[in-house]
Amino acid sequence: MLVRDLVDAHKTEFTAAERRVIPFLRDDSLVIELQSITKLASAAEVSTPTIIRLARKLGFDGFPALQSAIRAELAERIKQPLAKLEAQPPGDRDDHIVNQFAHKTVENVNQTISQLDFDKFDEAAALFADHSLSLKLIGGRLTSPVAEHFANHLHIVRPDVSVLSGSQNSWPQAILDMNAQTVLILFDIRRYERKFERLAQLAAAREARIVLFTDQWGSPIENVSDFCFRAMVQAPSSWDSMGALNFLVEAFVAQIQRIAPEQAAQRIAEMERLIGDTGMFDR
Amino acid sequence: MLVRDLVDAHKTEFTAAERRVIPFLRDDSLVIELQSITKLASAAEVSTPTIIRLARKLGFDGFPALQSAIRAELAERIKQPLAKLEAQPPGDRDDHIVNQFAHKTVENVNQTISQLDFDKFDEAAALFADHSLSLKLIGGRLTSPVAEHFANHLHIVRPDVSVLSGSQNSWPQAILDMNAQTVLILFDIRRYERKFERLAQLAAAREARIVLFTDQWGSPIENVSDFCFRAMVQAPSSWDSMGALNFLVEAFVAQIQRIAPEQAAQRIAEMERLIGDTGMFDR
DNA sequence: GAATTTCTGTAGCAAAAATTACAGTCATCA
DNA sequence: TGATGACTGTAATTTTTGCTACAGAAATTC
Repeated sequence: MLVRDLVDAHKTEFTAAERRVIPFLRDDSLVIELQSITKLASAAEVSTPTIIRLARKLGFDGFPALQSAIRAELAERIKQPLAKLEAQPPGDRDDHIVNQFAHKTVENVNQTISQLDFDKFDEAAALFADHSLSLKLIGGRLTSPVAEHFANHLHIVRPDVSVLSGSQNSWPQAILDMNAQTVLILFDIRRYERKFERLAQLAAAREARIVLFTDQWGSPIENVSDFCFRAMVQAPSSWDSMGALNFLVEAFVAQIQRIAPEQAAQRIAEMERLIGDTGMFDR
Repeated sequence: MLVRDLVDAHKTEFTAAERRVIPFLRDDSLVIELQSITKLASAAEVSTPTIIRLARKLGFDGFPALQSAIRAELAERIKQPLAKLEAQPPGDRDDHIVNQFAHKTVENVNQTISQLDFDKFDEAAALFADHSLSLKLIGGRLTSPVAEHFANHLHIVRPDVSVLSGSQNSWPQAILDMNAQTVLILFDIRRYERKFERLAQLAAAREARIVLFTDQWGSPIENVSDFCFRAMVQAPSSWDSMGALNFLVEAFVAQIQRIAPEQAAQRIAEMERLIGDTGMFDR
């Protein structure tokens, strides 16, 4: 019986700390590098006794027994004909949709970066990091989760972030409030949404800054936007992948945090305190 | 420089006893099993000082240094990332946050796949593709956009998909409607949300199937879930990246579409018709 | 064949790893 | 609100490892 199977068999018995160790037992490359219980403990961010308790739960005598069991398995697999050093369990499927999708995702990120203007990126990040500005985000049918994701994270590091509703009813008021201190962040990939074009025009007329996230083909809004970032969205399925868009958004948040680390850290700490200490929010 | 090459470079300097040790350094499967200098010594039928002298001859500080060098090489070889990021043209701001983030994102996807159980993936996809089941999704503070993204796409290819509200007010009714034909899809990364644990337990009591998407550490819900998929969420910033989670979700949708292509295609065509022809929805 | 050099293992010691016992923390339940 | 029980880390203890010093063995040279 393989250690991996032992883990599966006992998975209901693990405690929180023990669960943190599991990935290190499953990933071959990690197994090799972690020679001692001490190293494993610090890598998994638990104490050494926790690991011993886990080993016992799996039926081993102690850590060395667990370790050599894992090593023996790995050695056995590697012994097999050189054909596949890749230690995947039997039936490693190169053609599985997951693998195909992974390749495409990485390619998308690659191409997105190669098209990216780093200076514009930094400029836009500075805009997002400016607390005197008010950020308004909106996304389309497929992109609204990305917009919300961005808004979530922006809101962690800075104030005055809001998501415009997808329904047009609330737009008039929102547009009314726009001025030179407003940054409108639009996500628009194909089928580009006409209504966003109108929204962008109205916002531009009120001197709001407009930042557009779009796909490789470029939304018509590009013409009225101050910044435009294009992400590759190809996927081996009949619609588009948000992977690269998501990537861009997260990179922006990281950059914003980098611009003003102490400010962001303080805000995060305060938020943690609110969530943790007060116990007010879902605990 | 690889240990193997070091050995070749020094091969004229070895003594008889030292030569007996060499095979154990070259054979991968032997390397793995030999954890301590003592074991290696007795396997090669030499004494421990001989091994230390050999290690020094090769330029290492002592046995542990030699050992970890060999391990690092082996780990590197076994890793064999599925997809690699293209090398940026030199001098092209390698240290820019975007590039750092890209590397981490790709690593996350690779590691997520290496831990993924493809059979479980296929099984879960079949569950999602089953139109006789009702899918209910919910995500936490950071993951709710991912949940919504998944719901969006699921809804494109199949009926009966809904997102549970984040506020607990609406849960009682939702739980009441759960039965063996319900699939509850939970997104829970750390700080794991206690309320989700309770929700999962109640759902399980009503015989709903539970599919969990979590991070590398594993949410406590793992214990009550029928399927559990872990994504790596490390990012070069003070919070986590949803990149790999997003990737998993999109791969699932692609697989679902693959299971029943004509069904999905028909649904998509019909939806396109609604959006396009009627001009009823925001154009 | 004796002296010298080189090689190799034994024994003891210091350092680190593995283990145990215990105590603090946290959540749960009456 | 306080008692109970489960979980997890700290600190002390035991075991193992890695290393040094030294001495016996083998080979080489004169």
